[in-house]
Amino acid sequence: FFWAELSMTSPSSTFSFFLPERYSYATTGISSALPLPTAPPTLPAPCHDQQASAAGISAVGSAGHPAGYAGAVDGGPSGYFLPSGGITSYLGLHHNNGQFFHDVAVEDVLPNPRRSPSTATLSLPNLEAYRDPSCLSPASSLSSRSCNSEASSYESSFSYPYASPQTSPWQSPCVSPKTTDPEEGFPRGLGACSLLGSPRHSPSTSPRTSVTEESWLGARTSRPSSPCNKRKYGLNGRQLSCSPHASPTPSPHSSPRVSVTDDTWLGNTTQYTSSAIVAAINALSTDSSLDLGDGVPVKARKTALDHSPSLALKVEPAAEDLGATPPTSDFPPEEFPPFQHIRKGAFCDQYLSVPQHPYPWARPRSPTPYASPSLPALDWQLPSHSGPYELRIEVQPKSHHRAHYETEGSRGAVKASAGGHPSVQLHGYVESEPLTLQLFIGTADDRLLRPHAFYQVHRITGKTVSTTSHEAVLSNTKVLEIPLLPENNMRAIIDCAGILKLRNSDIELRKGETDIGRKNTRVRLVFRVHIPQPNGRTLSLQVASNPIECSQRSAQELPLVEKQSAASCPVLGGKRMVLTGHNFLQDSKVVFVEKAPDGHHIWEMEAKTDGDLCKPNSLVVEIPPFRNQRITSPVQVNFYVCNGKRKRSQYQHFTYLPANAPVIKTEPSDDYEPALTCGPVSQGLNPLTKPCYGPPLALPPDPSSCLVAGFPPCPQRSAVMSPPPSASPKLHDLSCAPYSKGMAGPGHLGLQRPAGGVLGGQEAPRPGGPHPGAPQPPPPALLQPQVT
DNA sequence: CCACTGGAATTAAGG
DNA sequence: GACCTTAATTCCAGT
Repeated sequence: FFWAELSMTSPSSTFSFFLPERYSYATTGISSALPLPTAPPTLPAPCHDQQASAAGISAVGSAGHPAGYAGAVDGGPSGYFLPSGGITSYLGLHHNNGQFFHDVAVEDVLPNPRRSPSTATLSLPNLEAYRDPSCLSPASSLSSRSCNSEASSYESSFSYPYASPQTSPWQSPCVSPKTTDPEEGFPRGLGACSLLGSPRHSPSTSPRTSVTEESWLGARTSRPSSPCNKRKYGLNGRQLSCSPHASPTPSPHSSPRVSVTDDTWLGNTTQYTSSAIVAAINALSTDSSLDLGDGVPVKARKTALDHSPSLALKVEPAAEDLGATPPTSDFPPEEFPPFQHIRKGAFCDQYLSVPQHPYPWARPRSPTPYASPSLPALDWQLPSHSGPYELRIEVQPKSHHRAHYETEGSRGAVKASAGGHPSVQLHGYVESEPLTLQLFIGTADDRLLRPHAFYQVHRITGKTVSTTSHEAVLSNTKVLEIPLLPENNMRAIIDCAGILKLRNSDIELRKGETDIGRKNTRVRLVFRVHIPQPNGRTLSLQVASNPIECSQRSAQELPLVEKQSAASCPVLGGKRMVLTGHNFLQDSKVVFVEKAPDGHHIWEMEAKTDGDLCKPNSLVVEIPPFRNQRITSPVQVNFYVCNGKRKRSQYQHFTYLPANAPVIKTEPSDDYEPALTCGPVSQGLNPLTKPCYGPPLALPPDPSSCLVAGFPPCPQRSAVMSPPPSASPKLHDLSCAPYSKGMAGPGHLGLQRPAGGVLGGQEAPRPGGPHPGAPQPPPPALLQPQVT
């Protein structure tokens, strides 16, 4: 299996990326791809690789780090990036994978030589494969996670085997070097393609085609049942990915994304030597096709077929898929009858072929020489500001945006709550070179931010769209590249980004995927910009939007809290707090909850609400007194708005402050203090908002790692860094949500955290109960741990 | 004619 | 394994 998968996988993944045609050159560029259009190669290419490395990162990175890409520019670099070179051929890739780190590290800094175009090409084989595995029963497939979509994917691909959990995330090899985009002239992105450089990128953008199909779907299997099982929430979420924890250890968990399964799997994989891997790969690659078929569930296939057509039609853009590695590719033609062929044909031809022809152009156009360094993998956590620069979301997107399925037409671009569209601006940049703003759909749970496996950004075009954009795929993640022009003050209005929902069953089947899609319907828009520095390095900044609920239902029924007039209050309570959001009813209830690290509810108190003042978009509540009036340090709790048994908002964070008088200083032991939460206990969880930052993990010394600059939010870091102590599987992390909201529910910890990202902190309390996986609400076990 | 939408019927997943 | 509830997907139809 394994091998098979690999083969498949790898190829696919690799290939998955498709660039849009336009890109093509770029693509070609792949190798070269510079991010900036104009710009010379300075920019590094993005590398997902890094991610891949990431894992390593932690390890590696930390260690040495090379430069990472880090966010920090300066910094050094950490190892994150892969050298482009590494990326190059796919073989190389694989190998790299294995070795990854080293290479990476080493290279990193160097700009690599570009990957040869070939690189791109080669790859073709595809990475996707892993997904295919889907076919396999999920369960069975232990396959690694590699797949996960994200950036990792690459990694996966490559790493796959290797990837130890740790690695995984980071690893993503991808890094794409983006090239510039000749076409548009604007700078291109970075990245995307990187790794792959897959030739494929679809230019298209076509919406539908999009990723999904390819990538994800690829195989689309029908819903596999099984997978679910496996995943059911229980696992760790894949998300873990980054989590620091993961890193080091092998524990399954460790790798962030990886789910347990994966991990496990990985573990094994890891073991394989690179050579072996290579061999395997080769073998596989050759016939990758074989496998696919098998696993695919009937439905899936069917589905695939169905879609196929579209693809076929759409193909053009299809390319976009990018990454998606669509199953198609993976599957052998045989497997899928007509469509497949079609698809494949189409795709492949187009895309794949692209390389052939394309390449030519590509090269011409973007010769990018160097590969860019790699850019940080998409699941790396990056700071939003560093030195004089700050990437800021000037206008946040609406909290609800119904995503569309491939089977539907587009549901339009994400809008701002006040009308208009979200906007992002890079402050502090005074150069005349335009840059490329990358946008992808990220998770919104309390775990570290990473590409969302079930949603992809969807490029919107048309007369109503004023912002030009390109679509690229990085490791199974579609990335929209939008020009940031000095003449516009480095500000971009995001009116070209819609959200595509991938079928849960398709994604869950992917080999490496550990997250579950059910109830995992919240996302964040993640923006990145890579700023070339004088020293040749690239500073990468990232900022994520407020969470966006993408399901139809919730948008209509679930209460949603967008803002709260108070974030904290003395334990006495009594103060009024105004909640702003949606779907508030006269009889909406607001419940404050204190959760133990394990997720159990230690305390619940319904707050008084003023029905007269209740409006659909605002609710006034009286903050209830905390159960323990003697706390000596702030205690973090949560509250949610409830419109009925199963209609609860996400948990919101709230902090109770000690009454002035410090009364007793009892030991902390008393109750569980929330504080703890933040602290150790939760550790993983985390907490809350702020806390996250620094402290948490202790990380590492290596600043360079991503962080660089500023600070990175904890979470990330953690992720990046090494795992925290806890490491337990659970990890979870830190999650502090970047934004305010998210807290994570502690409870879930590991356990809980089901794979699904859902759970994550913010998550709402699930009505039914806790997350699926975990029982969140379990009984109050209570204190249990209290700190022990 | 097509991109959006809002709604809602169907179909899955979970209990 | 039937039945029920809720979530996910697919369809429809109006703008």
